[in-house]
Amino acid sequence: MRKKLLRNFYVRPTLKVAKELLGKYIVRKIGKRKREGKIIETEAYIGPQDKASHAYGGKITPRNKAEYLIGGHIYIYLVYGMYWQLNISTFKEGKPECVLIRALDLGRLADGPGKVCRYLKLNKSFYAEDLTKSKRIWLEDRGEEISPSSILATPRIGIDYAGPYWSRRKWRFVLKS
DNA sequence: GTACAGATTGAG
DNA sequence: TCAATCTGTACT
Repeated sequence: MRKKLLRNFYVRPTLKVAKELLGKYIVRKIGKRKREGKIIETEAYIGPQDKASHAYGGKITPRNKAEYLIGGHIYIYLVYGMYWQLNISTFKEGKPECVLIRALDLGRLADGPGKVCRYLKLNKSFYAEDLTKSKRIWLEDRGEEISPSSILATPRIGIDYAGPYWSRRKWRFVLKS
């Protein structure tokens, strides 16, 4: 069973999408070759109230504007001057909510958000790409059942600057192996 | 215009 | 433990 994820999957509350992305496959077509992997770690960012979000306070910049797109678009940006971070916009148009893809089930090849993008060869050219329409990247449901008991919820990584309230929200989701 | 820190990673 | 190095923001 291979079913491409469509708009109705992404246009839902972000925490729900972040959890359900676990166990889904991301497929990246590079020429005639494909690179793909199962998503095993995600994080939810829910602006404008979320102090850890780039859209905190309703802020809009050239970098973060893709966060405001309707669910199913790619929000990709560079951190620390060298690592791309793959996010998927969620919920409705105008709502700056997204899910960060932190790891794929590929061992050390993709065990961090920067490495996911390096493996999938993603960069600024994918900015605002529509995952429901793109011919070079999309997500698939391959019928793998994920039980709630196999999902671990933990605080998000690397956002201590957002203060204890937001950095302690358990909005990071990991698929137990 | 300058200064500074960040949703990270890999080397020492 | 620390440096790499682009982008946005808060200053002068």
